[in-house]
Amino acid sequence: MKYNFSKIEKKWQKVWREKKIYEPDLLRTKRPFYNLMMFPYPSAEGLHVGNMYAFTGSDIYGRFKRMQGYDVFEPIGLDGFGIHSENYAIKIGVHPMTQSKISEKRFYQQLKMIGNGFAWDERLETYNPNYYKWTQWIFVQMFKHGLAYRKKQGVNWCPSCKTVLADEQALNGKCERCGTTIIKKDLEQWFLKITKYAERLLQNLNRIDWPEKVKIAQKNWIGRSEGALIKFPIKSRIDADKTRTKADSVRENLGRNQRKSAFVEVFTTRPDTLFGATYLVLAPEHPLLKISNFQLPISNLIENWKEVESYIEKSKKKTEEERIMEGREKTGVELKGIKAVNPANGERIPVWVADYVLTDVGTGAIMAVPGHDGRDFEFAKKYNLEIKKVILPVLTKNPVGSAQGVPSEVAIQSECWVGNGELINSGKFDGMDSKKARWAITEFVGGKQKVQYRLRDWLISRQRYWGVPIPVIFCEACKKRVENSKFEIRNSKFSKGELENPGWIAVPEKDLPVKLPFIEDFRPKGKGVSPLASVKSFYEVKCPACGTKARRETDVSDTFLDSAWYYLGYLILGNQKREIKNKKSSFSSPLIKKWLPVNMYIGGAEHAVLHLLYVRFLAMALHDMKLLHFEEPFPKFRAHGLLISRGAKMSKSKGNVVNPDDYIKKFGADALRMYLMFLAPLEQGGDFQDRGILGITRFLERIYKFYSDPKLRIHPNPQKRSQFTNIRINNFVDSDKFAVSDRLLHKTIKKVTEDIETLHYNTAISSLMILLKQMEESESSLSDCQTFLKLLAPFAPFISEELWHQIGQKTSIHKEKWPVYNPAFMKDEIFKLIIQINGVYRHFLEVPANINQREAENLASQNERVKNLLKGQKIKKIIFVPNRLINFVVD
RNA sequence: GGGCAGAUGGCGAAAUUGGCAGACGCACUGGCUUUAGGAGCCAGCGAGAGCAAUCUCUUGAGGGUUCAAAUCCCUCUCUGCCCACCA
Repeated sequence: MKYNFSKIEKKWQKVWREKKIYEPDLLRTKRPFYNLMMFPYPSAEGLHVGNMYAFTGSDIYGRFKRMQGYDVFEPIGLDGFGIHSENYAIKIGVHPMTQSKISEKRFYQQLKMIGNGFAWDERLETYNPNYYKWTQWIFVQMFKHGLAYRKKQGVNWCPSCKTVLADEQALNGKCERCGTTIIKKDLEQWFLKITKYAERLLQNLNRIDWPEKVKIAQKNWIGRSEGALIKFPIKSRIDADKTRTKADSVRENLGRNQRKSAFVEVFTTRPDTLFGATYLVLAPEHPLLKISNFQLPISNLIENWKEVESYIEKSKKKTEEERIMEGREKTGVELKGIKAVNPANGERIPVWVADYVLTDVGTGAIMAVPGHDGRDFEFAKKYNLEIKKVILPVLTKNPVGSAQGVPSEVAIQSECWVGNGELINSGKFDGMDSKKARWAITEFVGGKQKVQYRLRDWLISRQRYWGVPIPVIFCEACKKRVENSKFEIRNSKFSKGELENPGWIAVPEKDLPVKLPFIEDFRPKGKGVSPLASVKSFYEVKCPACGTKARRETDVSDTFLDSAWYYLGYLILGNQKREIKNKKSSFSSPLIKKWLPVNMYIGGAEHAVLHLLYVRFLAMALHDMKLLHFEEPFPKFRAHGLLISRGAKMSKSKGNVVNPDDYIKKFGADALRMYLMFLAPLEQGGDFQDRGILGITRFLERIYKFYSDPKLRIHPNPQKRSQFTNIRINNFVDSDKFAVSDRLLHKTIKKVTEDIETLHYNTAISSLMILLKQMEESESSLSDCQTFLKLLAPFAPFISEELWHQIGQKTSIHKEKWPVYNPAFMKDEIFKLIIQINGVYRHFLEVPANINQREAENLASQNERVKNLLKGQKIKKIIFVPNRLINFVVD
């Protein structure tokens, strides 16, 4: 009989689906286990082998848990909204709504072939109105609780995708999607207040079981730094010398209060170097430099205003990329006519504008300490500014010592020491340790301690078509009403979000979803508005609050908002019967309580700072609204490695994308699954080289041959089968001579069990290969044969199910109990004692287990070979490691 | 520039966590089988010396700790991923 995988695989796909063996009764199950993997976005090319790699990795774990007695829920869906899908639709000239249906069909077809235990009835697609109704509902909750707000800001704009991007999607000044250079554009956009959760997002990392590298990536992204806010008063020339200038007369006309409040505040993590601050630098976008600034009419005060203004204009026009491409070559212009006062020593120091200082970092202004900061040092050298040393590196007495923070000779001699040390040239703080000095100096100059985060608020507006319409409406009448009611908020019927964003009214929950209309011309226009802005029937609405004419928001939301809650989606929709009318209660439904948080989440590490941060943020926010009972949705997460092909990441441009279909057709899903898992540990990734798949094919064919070999006396007539099986049992169960050694069998059970738990599927498979070889060479009891199939089942679900039935079983192997190893069989009676001389392997002896050192010494020294080796040598010392080795140390 | 991984035969990798380096598989070589191709079976397979038993060398480079290092420590080189003028 030949192993006809395509027939077998088709057959079981059908049976499993009909019997719904992977569809737990979500309400009634006793031991829920939510096995989640990142859902795919249905890319143009269909499922590629990298997806399959990830899915299989997750599925094996799920199947293992199912066999361990859990009711495993392994859902699947499509993340089909978003720019990626839309761009593809544009490219091939098909409407995204039409294309999504085509992709969906293709994806699900492929996903059915790969042998995963998906709960098909619960599948979801983010572009279905019944799904995005909830995406909108969540946005409305965020809005009402003041976590969504509108702000005008210079944002990342991709001229090719014609939309704004989140910080996380702007890589090296280029669009993450298409690689186009990003430009800055001032637009009013919706933001979600993720920064409010910065500290908690950081702290909670300590109590979730995630790979360290993903935690570190999030930590760095959140970027907590402790420092101080310090004010530097600004003085015009008149304060420095007595010659009156035109600027001075202007300045004198300012009121007293205004004059007092003229200062620049900087954020620094190194207030201990304050005495070394020899100039200030403002970002080009700094508010002080705005002509409209009421505090200081800067254009009148600054003598070289023209030059300054042109510098500001020039740097604003620069793209992100240009700023980076210029490398470390810093430019800047001094603001002549004004000086700042160093609050530590009263010195007047120049003020510069330079674009190496960024607006959105800290306060957008820095105190420059060229003596102890590399960037300031470089700048000061170029423009001949004063460099002052205020920290003396402390030398330890032990020059070889390389303990952390101890400077090397090289570092001390270099002109810019950025480490800690002892203060000098710092007045009364001389001699103080720089770490201590941080707070002391901050206090001395009346500064404030401040914790700062790198994390920015999440910009969710997209000026595109293929996404979730942001469910808000702008009403002029309500705007006035809100602005007037500000003083009597108590009586106001407006929510927090409506008060904070005057005129913006949330779409009432009963009106959700705001459906994305089908429009012919869905292409982005590039004028900073979505294509929906030209659809009158869409945006012309009545205000839900007051009934007057109002305008609907026409931007759609970032697709990451869709994926930030999909794990909840599987439990509240999917199976339509469960859809709950009362929206408020749905997130705290019994299903949510029962199944969440997710037990095991597997996905790509590339989402470390996008999806995985947003999802945590959203859960926390919903938790605080008392809508969820947990704040960390994924207590356990594992990242699979990257599957590469021909040494490079799979990509269309390189032409090395591998489609799994051909391989499934040629070798079967079982073979492809096992091959992918055999490459390397899941968390490491691997290089797809198809020639290796033959090894697995051979293995599967040998298994098939072994189980259908007539020598095993499995009768061809199904009715007789059990009888003959019994004969098999009687024949082999007590003939130890021929049986597979219990030791090997139980060792394999242990190995496979532990390897699946740690996702080391490659070594689990190799141990199964070893066991099969032993089985082929001896004869095995039926129960041994069953055990082997069970161990194989998570990896190769089809062939194991087929053979399970061929040896007379009636129920699915995937519902069978996972074998448990018996430690009694693991004990060795005899072991190989390694004999070393001076740590070098020389010989081995087979000796009884658990012998002590004396016995081992005796046995070893009686051995002829060992005697010879030790002849004439003086034994200095003997090292004995029980059940392992004995080492004779000689001169 | 910073962070995180990693470097082991011709290739993917394994190594009980400090104890026989190279399990398992691919590729390759020889033999058997086959009309042939494919497939299968048996044997070999890190390098060097030897008929052989056996010996020497070998885990990116160099040093150290230890009876014993792929594994721990230090210095360096290279590769991949992530972040990047973050004050």
